[in-house]
Amino acid sequence: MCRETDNMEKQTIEYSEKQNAIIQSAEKLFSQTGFDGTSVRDIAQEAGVNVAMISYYFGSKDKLMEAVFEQKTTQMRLKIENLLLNNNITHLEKVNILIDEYVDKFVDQQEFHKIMMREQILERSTPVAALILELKKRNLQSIKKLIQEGQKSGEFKKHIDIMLMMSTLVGTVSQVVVSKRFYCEVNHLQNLTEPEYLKYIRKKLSVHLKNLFKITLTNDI
Amino acid sequence: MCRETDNMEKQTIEYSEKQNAIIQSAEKLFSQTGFDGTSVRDIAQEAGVNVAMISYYFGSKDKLMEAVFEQKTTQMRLKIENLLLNNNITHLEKVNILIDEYVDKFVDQQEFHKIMMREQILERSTPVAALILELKKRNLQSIKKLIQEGQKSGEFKKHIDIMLMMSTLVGTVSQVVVSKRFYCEVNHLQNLTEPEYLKYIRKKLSVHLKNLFKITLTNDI
Amino acid sequence: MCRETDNMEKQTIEYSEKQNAIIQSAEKLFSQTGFDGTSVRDIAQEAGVNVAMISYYFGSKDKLMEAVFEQKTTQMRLKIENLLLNNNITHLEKVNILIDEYVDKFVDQQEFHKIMMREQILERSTPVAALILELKKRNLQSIKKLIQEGQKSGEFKKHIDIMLMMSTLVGTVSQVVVSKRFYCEVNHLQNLTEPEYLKYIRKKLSVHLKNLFKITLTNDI
Amino acid sequence: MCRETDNMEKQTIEYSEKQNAIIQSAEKLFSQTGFDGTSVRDIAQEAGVNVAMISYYFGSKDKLMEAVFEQKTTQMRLKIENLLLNNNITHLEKVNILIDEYVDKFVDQQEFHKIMMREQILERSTPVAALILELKKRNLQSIKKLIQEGQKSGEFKKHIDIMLMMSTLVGTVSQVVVSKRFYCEVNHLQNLTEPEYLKYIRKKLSVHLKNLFKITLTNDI
DNA sequence: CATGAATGAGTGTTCATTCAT
DNA sequence: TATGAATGAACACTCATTCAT
Repeated sequence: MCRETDNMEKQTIEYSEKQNAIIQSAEKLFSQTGFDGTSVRDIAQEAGVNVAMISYYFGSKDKLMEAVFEQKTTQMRLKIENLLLNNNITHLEKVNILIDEYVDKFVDQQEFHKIMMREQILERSTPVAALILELKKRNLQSIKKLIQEGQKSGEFKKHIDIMLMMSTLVGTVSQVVVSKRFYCEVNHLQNLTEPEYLKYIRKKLSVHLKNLFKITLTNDI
Repeated sequence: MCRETDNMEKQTIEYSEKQNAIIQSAEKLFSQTGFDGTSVRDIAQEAGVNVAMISYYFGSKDKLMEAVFEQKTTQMRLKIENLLLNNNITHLEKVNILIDEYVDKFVDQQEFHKIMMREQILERSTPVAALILELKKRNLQSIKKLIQEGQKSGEFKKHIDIMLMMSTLVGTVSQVVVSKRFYCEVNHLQNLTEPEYLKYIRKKLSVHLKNLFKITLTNDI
Repeated sequence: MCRETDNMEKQTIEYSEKQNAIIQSAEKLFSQTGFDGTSVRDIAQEAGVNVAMISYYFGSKDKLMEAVFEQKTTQMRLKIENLLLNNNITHLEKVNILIDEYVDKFVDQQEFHKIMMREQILERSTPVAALILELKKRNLQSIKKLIQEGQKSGEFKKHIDIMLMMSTLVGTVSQVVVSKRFYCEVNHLQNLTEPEYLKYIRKKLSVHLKNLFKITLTNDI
Repeated sequence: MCRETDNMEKQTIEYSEKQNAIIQSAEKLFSQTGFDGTSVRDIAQEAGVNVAMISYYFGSKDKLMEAVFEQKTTQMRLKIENLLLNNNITHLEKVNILIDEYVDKFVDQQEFHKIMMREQILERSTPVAALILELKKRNLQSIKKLIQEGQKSGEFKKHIDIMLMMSTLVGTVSQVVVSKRFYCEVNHLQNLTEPEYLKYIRKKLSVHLKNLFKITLTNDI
């Protein structure tokens, strides 16, 4: 465990305060207006730094994008891996924790996930696309292991298409997060404040997905 | 009903051959490289027309985007509505047809759906966003009606969150469509041709989602 | 002869008025401040056109440079070749005409020759460098032929290093052209107008070089 | 004469090791890619010093250029002057030594001479241009004196345009040095190593120019 | 004395759009 | 109706230089 933590901190590149401000601004603007729709001037202004600093620190706009992803994906991967590692609970409980983790991740870090979605849509073979693919592969491995252990213990059914279940998990959360305005209008939630809405949606998604997974994975009704 | 149809057909603007070529090219390129990543020159070249034609016909690049959406969303809405209208079958069978319709729609018209996803992610209040919102609202209404009829007939359970189910439906399909490369690599499907892959994924999604909906909507195991 | 002229005109690319204005301005500014020292904005201003026109017409700054060279070098090569082709005079007279041609060429087209000199100094392997090399090779061939014919006829000495003689011809003219200010100050010619100075220097160079070539090529004292 | 020497040595500024490294790197890069084509970062990297050092030590990029010239031109001037001063030989022999000196100077210090040529081409009134002009004037004076003494002694002809002869000397050597690639290709010398080529060209130039000067300056055939 | 961080001005180029024809 | 020519604004990026330390 300690070793893990050490590695984690070693892998994470240390950025200066300004560099972090740039990364954060980039993350925000890329999610709001897309990569091509965001100019380095916008990012610089948002971060309160000179335009030239972006090239100075990150080399290019593309490299900045990579830095944003490098940082985030590393964090995510490690979180999922640690999550599944050391719990003394049933496999279904682990699945439920995983679901809550994904829900929280998408809800809390909407901005980054929007960038990630858009990058996947574009299907271009960039370093960023490679990072996403790698992240998804490793996460799938972790979850596959969890499901297989549950199957061995008899807790889960055989013949589960883990990938489709993951698509349902990730897809449902993405869809709800992205359709915020639609969701609010239809369900008459326009009066909710942002935190209230987030709390509400988090709970809804959690219950919905846990139920979906339970009836899919186990034999219980 | 007749009135509805009439209105609908009135809404559909008639375009010249060149205009249609432009719309089609725009749809393709917007999905491949995004709105900002696509230049009007690219679109003009792809469509085999002069650059100035785009401003000439559609007024601006933004307006062209709207035209693309106007056309597509109208088509989609009509298809869903007609689908649910005249069938002499059980409500679950209607749901299954609906699922297949969504799967086919996303798989066959990936390009347009990618643009739509990206536009939703951006969350900007554009005419295009309004069109998407309107489409989703009307589709939701149609489906709500279907589910409620199924509940009245005792075929479906009470207390179904239709919106979350729709998010699962749309989200899962989107996710799979978008993660094509990931899906292929993990499932060792790299040797499949494009049509083979599409057929495969269509079937997988259809079975998976029908199963999900069945156990969610009905009391049957 | 007619065929030659036809070819010549076929080879020469036809440029629009604006394109020619750009080429001319580029030639001037490149010679005055160098390629790197000249911005496309400077060229555009000098030519009285929009900055974007340069990329629009020539693709890039580099390509503009190539266009300048393409045009000039073609003209030069053809002139030299035609010069040596059809004259009914002695070989020494031909050499003298050649000398005058070089002197005139360098004096009249100082600006372009300055660019050419600088490009040679840089020794970079650009398309422009290739054009210069090609021009020099073809000119050398023409002159070699002339000298060899003179040697066959007994008019010229054997064992003449044509290349060194050409270096002396070109080098001397270049040197004088480039050292204008030095030349004027030392010879107290500051009061001469530009045309007066050019006339003066042309005569001086012509006599000097013809003398040098005569005593080098022939056996006469 | 002593005073002269004293002044000269006073003029020579003493530079630190780092400063010399910068000057040397600047000389190299300016010759290879031109003044505008060379960035201070390139120079700093080549010299292994911090970028800011250049402004710190020399004030600006322009001032660095001046420093490069100040150093070199002083060295050159002194060499020529000393050369002509103390020899107990004929005037023609002195001229021959002078020719070899120029040939060696241009061949050995090609890089610096390329910068000098380029600066002359630009014709701008910079401190650097003034330094070059001053150098050329003083060298011309020295040589004028030599020729005039030769004329007095009857060794040389009357009516010699020293300046044109100097232009031929400097121009020919420059031309050959600059046209290295052309020279090698045409004379099939591509297989020669760099030192072999330099040796070859030095000899060629020496013989060619000494011959040219002999027949020009003296009455001998 | 020395330097990493930072900057504003400037680079070449591309953009969506307009306009004369 | 249709378009080649043209444009100003914006783009990502590099520059020589400055400054706090």
